[in-house]
Amino acid sequence: MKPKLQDVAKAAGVSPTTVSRVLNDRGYISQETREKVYQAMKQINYIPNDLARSLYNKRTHLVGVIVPSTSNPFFGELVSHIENYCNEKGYKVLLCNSLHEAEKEKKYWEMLLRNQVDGVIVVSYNRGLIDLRQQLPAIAIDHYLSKHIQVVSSDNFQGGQLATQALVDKGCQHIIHINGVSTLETPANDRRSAYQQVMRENGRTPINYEVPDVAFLADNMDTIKQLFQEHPEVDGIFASDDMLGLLVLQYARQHGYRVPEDLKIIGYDGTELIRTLHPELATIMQPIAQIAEKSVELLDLQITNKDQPLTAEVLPVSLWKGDSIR
Amino acid sequence: MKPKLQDVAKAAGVSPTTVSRVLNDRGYISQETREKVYQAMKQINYIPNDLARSLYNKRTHLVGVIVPSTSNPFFGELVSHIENYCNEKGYKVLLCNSLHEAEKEKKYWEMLLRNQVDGVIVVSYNRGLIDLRQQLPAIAIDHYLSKHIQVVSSDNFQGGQLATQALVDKGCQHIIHINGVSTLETPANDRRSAYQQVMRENGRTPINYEVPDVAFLADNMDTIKQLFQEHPEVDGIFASDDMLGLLVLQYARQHGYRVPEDLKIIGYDGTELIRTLHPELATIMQPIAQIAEKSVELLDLQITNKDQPLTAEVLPVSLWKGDSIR
DNA sequence: TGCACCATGTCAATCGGTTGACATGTTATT
DNA sequence: AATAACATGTCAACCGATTGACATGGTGCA
Repeated sequence: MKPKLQDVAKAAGVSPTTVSRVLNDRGYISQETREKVYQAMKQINYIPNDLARSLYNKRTHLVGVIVPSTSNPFFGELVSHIENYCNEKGYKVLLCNSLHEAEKEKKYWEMLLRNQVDGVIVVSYNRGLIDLRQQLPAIAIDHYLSKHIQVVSSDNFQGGQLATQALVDKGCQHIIHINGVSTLETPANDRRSAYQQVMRENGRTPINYEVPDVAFLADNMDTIKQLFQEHPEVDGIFASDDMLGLLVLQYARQHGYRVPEDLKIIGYDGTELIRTLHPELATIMQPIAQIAEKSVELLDLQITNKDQPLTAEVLPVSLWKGDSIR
Repeated sequence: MKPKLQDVAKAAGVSPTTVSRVLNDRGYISQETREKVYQAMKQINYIPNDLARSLYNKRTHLVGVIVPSTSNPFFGELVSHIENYCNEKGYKVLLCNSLHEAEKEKKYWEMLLRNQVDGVIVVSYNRGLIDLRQQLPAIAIDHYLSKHIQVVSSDNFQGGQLATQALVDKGCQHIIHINGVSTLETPANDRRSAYQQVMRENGRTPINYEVPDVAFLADNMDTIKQLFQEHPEVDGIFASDDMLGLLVLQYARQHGYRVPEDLKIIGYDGTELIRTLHPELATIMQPIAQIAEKSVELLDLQITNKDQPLTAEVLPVSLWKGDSIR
């Protein structure tokens, strides 16, 4: 059987209370006893049971993190940063891949509640899922979920403006925007709005393509093909994420478009991965590490300070001037 | 205060034992009572406390997953699949990004033990970290850690052979291999051994470049530059992962090498992401989903059946014939 | 000498749920 | 009418640690 606190006490020749005092650094303990206890713990290979501790303390130091999928490099990087910051602050991460499925996400929320997580960081595009009766500390990344949930995001509208304006400034006449499913309330919607606004401000007609929610990234190529067939005059494309942008680049190269001479392309997200593998792809960089840091920081504040005012944090984005828009 | 089982009992007008019986589906319960209890739970918004349950049952349904970092698309995809399969089997994932740091990994192991995880799935290149006195169910992916820990991997030696042989078959005369730090006992070592063997079998001298462990992917470019300067005759490169392969491709294009005419390149891993964004890059595909599935399956077996024999699972890899070796 | 502080122990309650033992009563079944 | 199965309740122990209340001595200092 696993050794427990009692066993440590026995091995060290002290009372269980004393062991607990050493463990939690409370009350008076002589250096001598402290060492005796640590010795005993090492000797019998004792490992405290955090379940029992948490049960009593009503504090698990667990944080639930819900994202669509770590397969997507944006979320992979985001989660990696979140986990790092959590670790720094002593939190452990329960990972949930919702795969954009509302049903799954709902089950994850319940699971997290059953597990008594201290808080949740969620990237969700399904509003109205969360039962507001429970006042669990939570941060929504990049999307407004309800007035009880604090939002951390980058400035998607600004990003959309930056991207579109960059294409306009470079002299593109026929700029088209591609984005994901618009029925989901994703931040991409703000990017699209910004695109439309900038287009109108410049006397252009916004044209929009929407890729369906596909199982395989590669299937998005169909939509791209369609775009080029229906709009051979296109000379600027703003894709709402880098993967789409790269697929466009791929298509363009295969079909004899010179980039950036014939066609300029700008993506969105600017993960380290894509920026490294494709420095030529212009993109809007989201401050991924900062989003993660801010989220963890604010969540921690919510957890430790009750009645924290819920301010919305909007972090600035920046333009990565790749060759695809030169 | 959060409602507890007692409160449900009160609300439903039954005894706590009855509620517990309903919850755990034990003993005799009439349909009527069952519904009354469920009603009460919904009404007072009751959520069972899994800490308390787990404490008594000595079963948390938690699985620790340790990987270097989900920022890397290979691990991002792997983790995503692992999490999915875990979810199917009722396990929850505690995510740990070890960042290749032995010290961090050690702390994570301890953390997982404190949290009473049912088992661990680990991608670790640091042998000898785990204290073998504790017999925790565990699976090591792609690396032998100790004789008490079951290994699931793809056939790295075969992968190395396939890759090198492909380059040889396509007529490359000067094939060079690039891989990561060899002081870490990574599976890349097997790939390198296979490369060396195939080279010798074909009467060639293996040449090896090693990229240091860098903070930024882009820094690997220095090593690549060096390789080309020292070996301008190179006409075939086997990179031990796709990101390195793509950096080589990037360098080659920038420096006027025609791929595959002047230089053939093959990578390793074959994540869905890279295969989609770079179908032209030949690579060795690891069966990521299968590795994940097998790992979860075997871990579950270890957890439920004590004294499971520990067989090593080696899954086959396959060649993705991209244009970079045509 | 007396008081404050240090060091440790005993004991029981608590966190929230689970379970076995046992009692009591109601329905079916034969 | 006897027996078995069904339905529910009471009670206490338990999972492993934490904590407050209280007791007992020792040491240092005013």
